[in-house]
Amino acid sequence: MRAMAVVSSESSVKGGARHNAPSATAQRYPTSCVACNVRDLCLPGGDSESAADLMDDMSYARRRLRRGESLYHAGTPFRSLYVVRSGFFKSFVVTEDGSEQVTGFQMAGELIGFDGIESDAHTVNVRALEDGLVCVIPFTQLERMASRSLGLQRQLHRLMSRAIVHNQGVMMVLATMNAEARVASFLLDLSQRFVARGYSAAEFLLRMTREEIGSYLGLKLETVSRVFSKLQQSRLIEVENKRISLLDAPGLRALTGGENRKRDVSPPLARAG
Amino acid sequence: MRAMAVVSSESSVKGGARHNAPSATAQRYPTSCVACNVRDLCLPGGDSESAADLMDDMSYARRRLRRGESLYHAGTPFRSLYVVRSGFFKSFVVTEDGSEQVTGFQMAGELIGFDGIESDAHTVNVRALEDGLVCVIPFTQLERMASRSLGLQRQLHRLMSRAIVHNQGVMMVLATMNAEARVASFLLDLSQRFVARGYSAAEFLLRMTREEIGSYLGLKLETVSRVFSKLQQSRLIEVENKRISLLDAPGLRALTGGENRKRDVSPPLARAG
DNA sequence: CGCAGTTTTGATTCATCTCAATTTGTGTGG
DNA sequence: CCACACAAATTGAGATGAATCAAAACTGCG
Repeated sequence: MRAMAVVSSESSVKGGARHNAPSATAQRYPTSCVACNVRDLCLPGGDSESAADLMDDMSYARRRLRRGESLYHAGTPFRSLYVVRSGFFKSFVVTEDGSEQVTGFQMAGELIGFDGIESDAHTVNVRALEDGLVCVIPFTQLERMASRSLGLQRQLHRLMSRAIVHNQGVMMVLATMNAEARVASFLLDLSQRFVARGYSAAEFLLRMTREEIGSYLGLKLETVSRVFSKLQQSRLIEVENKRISLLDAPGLRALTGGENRKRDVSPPLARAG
Repeated sequence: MRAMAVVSSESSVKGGARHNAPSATAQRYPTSCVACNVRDLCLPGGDSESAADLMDDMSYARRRLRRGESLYHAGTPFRSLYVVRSGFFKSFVVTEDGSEQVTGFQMAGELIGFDGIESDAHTVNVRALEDGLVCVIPFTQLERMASRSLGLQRQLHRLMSRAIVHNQGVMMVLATMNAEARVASFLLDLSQRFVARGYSAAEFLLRMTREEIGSYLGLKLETVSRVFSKLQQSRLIEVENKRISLLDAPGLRALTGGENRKRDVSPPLARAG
């Protein structure tokens, strides 16, 4: 029942490292998990053909979003997970006083929607920061398939675990690092995720504003801007508005770890736990 | 195959709200999920008898830990999830400079181990803050059972989702709140979790040190202590070393929300998203 | 081409960290 | 049971990194 790989003009994600270009405007919908270019990062996984076949049997829908459009809101009944095919998203909650608090950024291949499973309703809002496309995966259907394929079930659990581990990493960043280190690890995290998608590790576009970065990192936008300037002066990065070049990734890494913990320098004799 | 509810002296968790007493020293191992007193919060869930039956069929092991003992370390191969039967645990990572960063506290009925699924190895350390008992749930076995029971599978997903949502909540706390608000929401979170277990919402013992609280909240222990003192002066709580009484929970709640965001007071006209 | 949103940069303020001293609590051995 | 040592908690005084307030420069869009 599953469609064979009809050629799509969706910009290929695999292949040589390139600058991440704005998403093409003239795209056809992708066709099959088997042929999907973000499949390795998605639910079917890279290893097993059968999981991809199974997913295709679901014949799930795609949904196209324009920049600024919402995928769902806090309170929206939970029915589906979403896989980002293309585009860039942010998740956020709106506090009582009406201000947005960014909880994450999502790019191609990443799953969105885990926040809704527990209470059958989403707890965060998700909005497209640029035009994009998502695969819609009805959750009960997914669970039925997962019970038929241990591989698919495991992949789902891996991805949820990854979300947990990633969030723990963010908690660490927020709890232990000063402004400079937070921004540095943010840039390294983005870089790493771009690499995993075949983009350049050293050069990319920030799809979000300084304010959104600051919100995510628990900093004010002015502070983010200042840190960018300082990192540039230290020749660690090059900033030109939304364009970022990492000139010295090891240098950035050093900022996040050895030093620049919240102004509490290492004890005389570090010992492993 | 499953054992019937042999009476255990494990202190009953359900029932009237009581002060959370130190865990009894003379306990027998619990016997069956069907009869378990933390079952509602655990994998079998409260609703379905069948899930509890299934879990019992697993005849999983229990493991007793003394205060200070480790359940697992970062790097330990991932094989099982653990359900806290009794006791109080902390999870933490050890940074390169040898200092501990607390990532969470776990109490009865809560699952531990999700951090290990993604990479087949645990990423955090877990240690008992008091004597305790955990159920050991071999993960591949659990997955096999989950594929036979959609209810069990869903409950597993709910619990993972809950972990994700809870961590997002912590991220929010760290990113947006000042010291006072962080401590207040920490106390309210603990209180709520104690209530869910049948303990008193208003009075409980802190099983962790000020330093561990501070680590978790991204504060120094002195700051935690100062906030405790201040909240006490404001008649919101009463502190006597490890013993905490919440005198005015709504007052605490008010601290976490309406005000006391990181010194950025609400905009003129708050509007809902 | 102008206007709104975004970003940068500067001057000042303030919350939290740091350093330090003291008190209190806890477990151990005589 | 007491004394001792050590860990944990409290409190104060001063230092500092990030927030705040403010203004100017830049970007992009209609």
